[in-house]
Amino acid sequence: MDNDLYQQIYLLVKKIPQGRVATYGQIAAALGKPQGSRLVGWALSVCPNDVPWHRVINRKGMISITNRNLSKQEQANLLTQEGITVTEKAGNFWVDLDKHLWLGNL
DNA sequence: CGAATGACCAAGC
DNA sequence: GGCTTGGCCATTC
Repeated sequence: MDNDLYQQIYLLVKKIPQGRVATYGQIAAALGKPQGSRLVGWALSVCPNDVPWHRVINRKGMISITNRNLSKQEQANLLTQEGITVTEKAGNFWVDLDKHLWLGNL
């Protein structure tokens, strides 16, 4: 696959500084697809290993991953290592967007 | 091409 | 941030 769409998504995700997180909708908007948030999630589902996909979460700061190889626990662990506050609740992991949401792209 | 799918989002209850 | 409904977009069958 050599679509520019992937490249842009990956480049943008790689651009997220450590200790920060971004939302799917935010990235989608940055790509010129304010409504294409689902594509971002799809793109990350096939993202290469050099992409910090764990810094990308949904609008509520909740990790709604359903990946077979990785897991919410894995992502929460990575985020915690970067100094991000992750809270576990009812088997789901949440990130404090007010403190860690990346605004450098706006 | 049409229908189904998915790591979403906003609005309504 | 708890569940449902409708709408988005690209990819896949």
